[in-house]
Amino acid sequence: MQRYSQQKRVLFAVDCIIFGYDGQELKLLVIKRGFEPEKGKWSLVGGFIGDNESAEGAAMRVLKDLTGLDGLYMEQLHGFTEPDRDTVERTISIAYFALIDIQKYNQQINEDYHPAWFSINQLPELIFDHTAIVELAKEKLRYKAALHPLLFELLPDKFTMPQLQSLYEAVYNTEFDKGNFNRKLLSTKLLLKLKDKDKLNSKKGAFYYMVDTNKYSESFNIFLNFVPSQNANK
Amino acid sequence: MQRYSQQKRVLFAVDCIIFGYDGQELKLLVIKRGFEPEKGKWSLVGGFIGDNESAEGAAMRVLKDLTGLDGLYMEQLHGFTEPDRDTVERTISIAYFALIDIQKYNQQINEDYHPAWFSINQLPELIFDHTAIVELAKEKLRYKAALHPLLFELLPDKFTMPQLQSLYEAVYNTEFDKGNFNRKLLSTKLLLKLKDKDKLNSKKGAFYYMVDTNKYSESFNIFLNFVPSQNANK
DNA sequence: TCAAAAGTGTTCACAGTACACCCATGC
DNA sequence: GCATGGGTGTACTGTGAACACTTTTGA
Repeated sequence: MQRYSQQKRVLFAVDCIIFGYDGQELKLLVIKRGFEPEKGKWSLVGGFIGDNESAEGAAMRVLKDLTGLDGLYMEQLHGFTEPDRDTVERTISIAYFALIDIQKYNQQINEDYHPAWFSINQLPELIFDHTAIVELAKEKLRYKAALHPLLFELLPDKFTMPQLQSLYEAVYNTEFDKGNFNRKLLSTKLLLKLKDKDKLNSKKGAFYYMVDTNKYSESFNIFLNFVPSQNANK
Repeated sequence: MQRYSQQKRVLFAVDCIIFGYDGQELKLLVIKRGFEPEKGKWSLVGGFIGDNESAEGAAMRVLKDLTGLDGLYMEQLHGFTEPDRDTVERTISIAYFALIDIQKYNQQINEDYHPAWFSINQLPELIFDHTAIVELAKEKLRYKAALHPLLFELLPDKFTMPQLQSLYEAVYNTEFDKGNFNRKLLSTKLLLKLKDKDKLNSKKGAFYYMVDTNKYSESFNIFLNFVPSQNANK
């Protein structure tokens, strides 16, 4: 191991991959970059880390700045460190992905950044290595959402089973049997059935559900069936 | 997003969490830190990143330096970025975890670092936030090994089913039924049965197996049963 | 011949799947 | 009343778990 060294200056940034769902497609929020180089091109939202904040803190700050929203679901994705990934000066970036309710977002949006939603299947060209970052984020989202109850974060507080099913179908680009889907999701005991129905999308109407936040954290691993024994260490 | 800025200097390092298995217990390789501060205390192996290398590159270099081994299983764990995690100067670290065959290691070891193996259940005090890093690495290893054929990397090229089972039992701190364990592992089609037996650990002897490297990469997700449909996007 | 560990066979319960069917409502 | 989408019932299949049983060999 080297001593504390005369390391050449390395800038340290964060980037956020922000997913949303509009009822049809999985979407990604990007902004028009406001400074050189690559000014005017599409880019992930990001920022340099402050002297007294962690990367998590910086990512939350950046997210709040753009969306106006606090307390979003967010997790560290990966650190990107190739020496030449930024064309100006060496910059490493830790990427975070976030899930937001697109409706809530639309009420709070910060237009200064010229943000736009793109379908995950039709992304524009992004600067630097951001396209690769987004690819990794898509993979991780699919991976993780198959094992944990995550996708709720993309929906409004109240949602119907058909809505939830459409979301899963969009994320996995496949179709599910509604009966089996219902039972599987209900078997998690994570959903609270409400009294009222959404009547917009069908004549019969579909009951609203909401996530039982009491059970949410303790059931985060509920989709898992890892190791046979109960006393497996999670 | 800020402009390219006069960010205060941030050092950029990597740390490696190196797991091994001695036939009994899961072990962690640590070194005696060779410079101030905290000189002489136990620490993860690490190093500062070079001007022209990525974090992956730095981690591989550090691993090679210590173990003499190339091509180890290694993956990025997490970036640790708390402003005060290093007491001297702000240093962010991207942690990598690696799996090595403890026998191969013992032939190549670089004693300059004063390395030592500790049982994962009886770790000494580590510098800075390294204890927390190791905790996260343990969790991730358990998580990932439950879903992917990973733990083979901790064994010699030739191993027996009972050895493999013991390894899983050590990692998950539980016991498995040997019949079910055998069938489950064989059902992956990932193992090649060899003609010779290990006669050291039993009278009857246990057949050696080795990983079918042709199938290994394509079957990396074989433990998964994510999404019902075949056309689910992985 | 007996003990010890490797390895196989068998049963059972249950979860996942496919698909038929019933329900509520607007037109 | 009928088309539409929501929701339930059910039969079938395969997997995982438990555990009894057979095999091999050294002492």
